[in-house]
Amino acid sequence: MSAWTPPPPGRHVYEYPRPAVAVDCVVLGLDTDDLKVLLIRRGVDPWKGAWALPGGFVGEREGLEAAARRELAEETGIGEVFLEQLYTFGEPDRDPRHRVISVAYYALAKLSDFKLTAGTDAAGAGWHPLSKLPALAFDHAAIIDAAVARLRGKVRYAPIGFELLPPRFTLTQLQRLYEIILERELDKRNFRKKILSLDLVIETDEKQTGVRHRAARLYRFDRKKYDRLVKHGFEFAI
Amino acid sequence: MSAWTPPPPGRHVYEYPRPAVAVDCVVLGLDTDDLKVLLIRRGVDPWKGAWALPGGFVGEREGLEAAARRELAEETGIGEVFLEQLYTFGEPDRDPRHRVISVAYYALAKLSDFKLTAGTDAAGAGWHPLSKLPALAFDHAAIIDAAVARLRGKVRYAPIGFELLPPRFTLTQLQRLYEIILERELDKRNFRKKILSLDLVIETDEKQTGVRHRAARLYRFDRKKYDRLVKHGFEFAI
DNA sequence: CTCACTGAGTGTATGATGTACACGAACAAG
DNA sequence: CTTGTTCGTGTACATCATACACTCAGTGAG
Repeated sequence: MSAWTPPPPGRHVYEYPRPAVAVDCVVLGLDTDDLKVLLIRRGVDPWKGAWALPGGFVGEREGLEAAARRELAEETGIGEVFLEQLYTFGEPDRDPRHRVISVAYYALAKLSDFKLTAGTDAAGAGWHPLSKLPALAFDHAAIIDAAVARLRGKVRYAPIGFELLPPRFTLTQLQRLYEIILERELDKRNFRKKILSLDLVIETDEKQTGVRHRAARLYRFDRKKYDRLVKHGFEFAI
Repeated sequence: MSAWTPPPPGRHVYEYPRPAVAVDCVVLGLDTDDLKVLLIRRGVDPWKGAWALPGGFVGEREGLEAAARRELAEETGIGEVFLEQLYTFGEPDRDPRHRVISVAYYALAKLSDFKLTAGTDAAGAGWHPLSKLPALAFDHAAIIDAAVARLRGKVRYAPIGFELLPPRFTLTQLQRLYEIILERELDKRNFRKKILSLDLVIETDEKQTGVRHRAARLYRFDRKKYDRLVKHGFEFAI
């Protein structure tokens, strides 16, 4: 046994090998007629120049969700979104250079809130339709698949679809949302009957503006009522 | 800047701090009339002597699920079970001594398969009913809560309940399983109607033995048929 | 002002599914 | 043979899902 050696300056020494831990965020947004995902261009190797999910390493004393929100803010300017842990990807070879375990999160954003203008930190960020994604770094394509699958599964029994819409929305917008996510058409009258019978959207006295046809009534989601009902065992289902 | 210093022998040196990454397994088993979870007694500090989930650190070139299965086998003797990733727990202070991020898995085991006999590696392991858990190390109580919630949610739209039963089971056993997991009583005739209409359990020509009343017919789950149906868009639901 | 266009908003009939409910027969044990 | 226990079964009713088409409101063009 050799005598104890002081750690080299600026370095971190452990008795056993440790993987690096990162977070990656799949931010989904609803556009007119498809879902889009927010990607950034990688500025560093490996995969320099490729599109990738926003993300980065977790700070020494930082929670995982906190790290995800920080990276989102830094790399895309997005704050205050619905964000939920998705899955942890940790195959030994997912990063060619060293072992990286990535805790993936998915977020739902109102596209309109995030016009990604050049000149900000988010200059290299862009919304890409799920149907034609560019080549992606690492296993990020698989992470996106997992996020979309989760959304599809969850949207039917949790009111998370509202996270993708502006605070005031028309029932037709809401129907389009479900049609896009579930990838099937829904009957207008049955959809409205169902939604209104749940009694979780409140009719406002506002109407759509800027449309070149009869303006539809705007509704809002009653989150308080939903929370109250859930406490008493109610289960949302579309 | 000082010149490069060689790493001390037997140590691992990184430029940035890295958390340790562990896996923890919530193994659930179905007993006569409740769910039980498999716990081990910790032999080392911190929390030496406390009950904890089986788990441990992830090897340098080992996948996460592989690590979970390895730890399960080493600490409890359990192999070949249904195992699925649950959630990753990474609050900075969940371990008092250093940062540990734990990727939790949950497993469903047939209790009968795992009589935990003293004298094996699993000597310190034991099944504990969820309703009266001992004090647990770290945030393991929260991990168990998450696993049970996941099971409760998933059992209704995925045929994972069968993982908790022996390969041949009676419909009454299956009904008890759902009653225990969902924590509500089900109507016998309606339950049988529902299950049989799904056409996923196959009547065998065997009967229960060793019971002191009329023996019930045994059924088995038709996994192949289920897989085939799922491919064509079928959705299981109880 | 009129017309054309687009999407808003609305009800009913039918089939499918969920729910409530009770008793006779099988078998084992004594 | 009696007792105790669980098995296995059907029907009536309520609820929910589905299929389906037209009138009207409002805008914009001419």
